[in-house]
Amino acid sequence: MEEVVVTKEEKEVVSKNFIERIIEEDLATGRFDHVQTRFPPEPNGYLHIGHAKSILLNSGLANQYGGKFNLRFDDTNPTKEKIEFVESIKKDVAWLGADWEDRLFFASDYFEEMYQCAVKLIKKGKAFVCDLTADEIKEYRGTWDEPGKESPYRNRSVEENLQLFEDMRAGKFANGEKVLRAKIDMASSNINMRDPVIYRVAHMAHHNTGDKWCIYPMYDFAHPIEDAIEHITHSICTLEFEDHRPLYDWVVQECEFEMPPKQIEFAKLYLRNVVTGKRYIKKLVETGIVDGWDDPRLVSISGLRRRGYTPESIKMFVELAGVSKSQSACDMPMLEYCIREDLKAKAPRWMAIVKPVKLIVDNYPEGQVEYLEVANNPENPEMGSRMVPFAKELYIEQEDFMEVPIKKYFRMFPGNEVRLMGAYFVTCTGIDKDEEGNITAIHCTYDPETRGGNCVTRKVKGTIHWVAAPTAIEATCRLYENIIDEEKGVYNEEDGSLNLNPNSLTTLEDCKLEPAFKDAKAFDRFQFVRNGFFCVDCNDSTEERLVFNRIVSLKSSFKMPQ
RNA sequence: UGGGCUAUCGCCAAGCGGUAAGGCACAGGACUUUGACUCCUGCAUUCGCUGGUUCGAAUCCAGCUAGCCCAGCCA
Repeated sequence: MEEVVVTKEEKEVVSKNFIERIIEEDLATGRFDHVQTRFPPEPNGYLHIGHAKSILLNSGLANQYGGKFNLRFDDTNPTKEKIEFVESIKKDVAWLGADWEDRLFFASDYFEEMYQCAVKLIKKGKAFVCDLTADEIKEYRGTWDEPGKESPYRNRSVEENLQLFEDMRAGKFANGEKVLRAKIDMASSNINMRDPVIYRVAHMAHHNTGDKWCIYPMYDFAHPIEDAIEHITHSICTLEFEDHRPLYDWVVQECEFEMPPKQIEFAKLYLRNVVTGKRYIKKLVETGIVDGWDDPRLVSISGLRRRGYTPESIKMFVELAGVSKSQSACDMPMLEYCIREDLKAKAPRWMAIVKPVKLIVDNYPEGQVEYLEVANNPENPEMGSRMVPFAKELYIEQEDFMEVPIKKYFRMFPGNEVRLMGAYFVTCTGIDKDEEGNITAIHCTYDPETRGGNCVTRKVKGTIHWVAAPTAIEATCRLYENIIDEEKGVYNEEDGSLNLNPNSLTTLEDCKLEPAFKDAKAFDRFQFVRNGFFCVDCNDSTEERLVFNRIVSLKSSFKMPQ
């Protein structure tokens, strides 16, 4: 018998996530004849990395199965929503590459259909107008281990319910005076099924419908209808809605939609030690610790964009994290791996010195400036090269010099020879100090034979970065650290206290940049984010990402002792 | 306390009755004009626990245990 050999690669390709399995089965059994997905955010805040998973998952699945993807704003509660958020969400979704084409929808555009669905339920005896107060409804609802009690208004006649519901719409009742409830089962072990409220009165202008409505449908009633109207096949949402699925199914069934959509739940994507809570971020914004929802230290989509993350890197991260139903949180290094992976071949790598110390090449001619050709990206020759000026006086990173080297240190120290990247081999000959003993300059000699950093006769262990002093661009950069939420108590939800030391988050550094930086589109907003690998404050239109060479080496296996 | 869901390496995650993929992280080594990158090597005799069925169980059954979600006129 012949053995069937399955290679590792083949095995990997075969692997599908549970949602793909469901979709394929639905297609195979004829449950659906197409695939239609959607991303349905409520416009009540900014999108963060967690939303990216939902966006990319939904649009990716549609793409994968030849279906369509819709962007729909689930704007059924005007008390929380703002037009400002719909704009930022549209921008972020588009930036991530999820294409809704001409299918941009608003749940509020379906208010009339929803109203008709409610009327239908009333006519079927499946819904009733209830006069109980919010507190009473809560009381009647029962608890986890005791069944609820039926509302005294539960058995109103269809005619009365129809009239009352019409009056609700006509604005004859004040907020909270009456609600429309689905008539299901007050004894259900699933509390969502205990005659849930499906319409409430809210006399408030809506960002899309203005004053046209004063009654608004609840999520549990509206969402399935929105999906059904758009012929959504797979309504993919997060785990906390699992308990709502029976109600979702009840609504599409009682409203008699054909080919009703199917709700599928997956686990949210969390990142460890980062802050995503709206209240926490709001606090950071209010206290001025961050300069907005798009601060590069945040993991909002706009923050990541400004920090230099690419849509491709976020997509890679989401795919790497996978889709499952187990609650999980990924480590930040996984996200960082993705941006390094994406940028390493497509971003130019220029030299910059963040904490400069002067390096004087004693045997280099005074006043001479020569231009050396340096590859923009050694891993990608297509990125070309640039001419970098070299002179007698240079700046190097303070960290690249040790007066008394620790063991296995192979950067610059007295007597040691290192390579200035793309330039020459230099040997450290001495240092200048001020009265207080601080190093003011380092002296060295260069070997003209090693121009371009090439030498066949000997090798050096260390290669360091440099910037020529006469042509250096002086800049003050902001060095950012991730805002982490490592220990409990950094933000106390209860009393709202925030125990962050602002100084630990951002530092201002006097940096020296090579002239190439003048060409950077984002130069006017120049900032560095230390954690990771790249470091430009990319504004929204910046397609270009720069890799700051020094940051590359910060991702180093070499650990400086204490 | 009732219901729903989940449990495979430090972190994600495949696996779907035939004898534990892969990635991140980490640790060694090679290479190197970025201590990066790249390349090798190592990293679960075991799948929350306990029993059962079976020639064979992470996969099936039973019983436990732990974690997450649910009692908005929020989504």
